[in-house]
Amino acid sequence: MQHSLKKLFPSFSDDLIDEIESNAIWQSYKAGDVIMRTGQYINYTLLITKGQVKIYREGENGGEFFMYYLQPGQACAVSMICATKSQTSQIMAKVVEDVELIMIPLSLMEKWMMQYRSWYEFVILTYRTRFEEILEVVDSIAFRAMDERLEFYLKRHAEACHCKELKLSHQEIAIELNTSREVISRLLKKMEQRGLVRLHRNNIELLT
Amino acid sequence: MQHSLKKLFPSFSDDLIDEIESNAIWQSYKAGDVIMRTGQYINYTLLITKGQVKIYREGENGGEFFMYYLQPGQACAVSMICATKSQTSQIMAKVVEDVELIMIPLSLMEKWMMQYRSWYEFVILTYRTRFEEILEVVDSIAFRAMDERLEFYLKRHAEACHCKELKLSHQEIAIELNTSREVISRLLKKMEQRGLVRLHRNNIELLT
DNA sequence: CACAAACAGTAACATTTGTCACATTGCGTC
DNA sequence: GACGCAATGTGACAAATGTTACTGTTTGTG
Repeated sequence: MQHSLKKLFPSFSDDLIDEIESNAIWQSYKAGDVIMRTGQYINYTLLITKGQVKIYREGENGGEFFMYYLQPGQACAVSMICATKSQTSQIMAKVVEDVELIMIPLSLMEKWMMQYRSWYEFVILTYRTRFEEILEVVDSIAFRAMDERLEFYLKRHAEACHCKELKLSHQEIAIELNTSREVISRLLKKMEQRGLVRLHRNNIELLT
Repeated sequence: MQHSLKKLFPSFSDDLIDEIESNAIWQSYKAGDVIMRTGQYINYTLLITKGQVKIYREGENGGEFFMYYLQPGQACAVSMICATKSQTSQIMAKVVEDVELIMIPLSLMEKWMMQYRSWYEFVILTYRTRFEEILEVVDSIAFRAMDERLEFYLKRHAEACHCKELKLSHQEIAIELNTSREVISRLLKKMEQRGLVRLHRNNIELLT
């Protein structure tokens, strides 16, 4: 297992990896599971080792606004921030593809910050990456109209699955962009006419 | 000066305050100055000791989307994150009210993280607070229409200046919400009719 | 096969927001 | 007071987005 950890987290020093090995709690989840809910108390930092997780911001009226993907080799920044003071989560994390992850208890998280430079740097890098990602999300909703937001959304999904065939229904996309299915259908149709995509049932093929 | 630092940053331990005293660089800025620009390299973490700073996200076409206020006793989370790796800023910081601040060089920032628990906790708290604040901003643009966003905006400004008289022109508000002046005028008029505000020239009086 | 359920297309219309044009008001300066 | 300028008001219209209602299509299931 150490081998795969070293592969997933190449920046970690060997002694840190040993420590993770001997202390961490492994957990697995199935596609569709909700790992973290808005308002839930967080006592662990999560490191993803396998699968895909999507992070959402929940609206008062049941909206589920998509923010970013969590991938193997990454940590949940929100879990880090919350775990530091054992506070509640402001986001919702849903499993898209069966997940395996490591749970690091709050006490170790703090200890390692002082003890392992590679852990410290990993934590800071995680903060930075997520901060930037959220700023990009802000850009997309603050400055751009729905057509561009849709393109941005599709692009990010293609990056996450490393493929050009997105298995998404118009309805799903609509929910994650907080709009209605009809709007998405309309815009996708236009994209098809512009030659950017080809539309199939439950499947959007990117041509760019 | 130590006395005022202790007041502004009550969580800091005495030895940390001594260290700040002896190492930090003091700097002051005038209203209207831009402290930090998008794309600029950051080598210092900033602690505000006096005045008010507004943080914006800049759009490609010159938009200046308002995100949050930075107040005395607070640190710029973005400067922390960037300073850690001496990377570029993704935000713009503009002085609203003459500012005095302390600049902490990158090297000290890291050293203190290991050395002073109260610094470590302050940094983590800063991350957390800003993360939450940005998430609220995402909420407001993702889930809410312009009328509610305007109310949210006015509320935050009133909190920042601790008063009910906002010295803002409709044009300024429009820029910071990335919309047009006419829209803001229209919505403010409606708010006035609903008895939420009273409108004067360059001055919006909150009645709630 | 029959049926239900999810998915997708589309037209018509309502609402919100953005844009343009121009009028009006308040305020400082000469 | 006359003038100039920035701030604001407002109506008309355009464009984007949201809503409603209905159609047809695909898929899975009994």
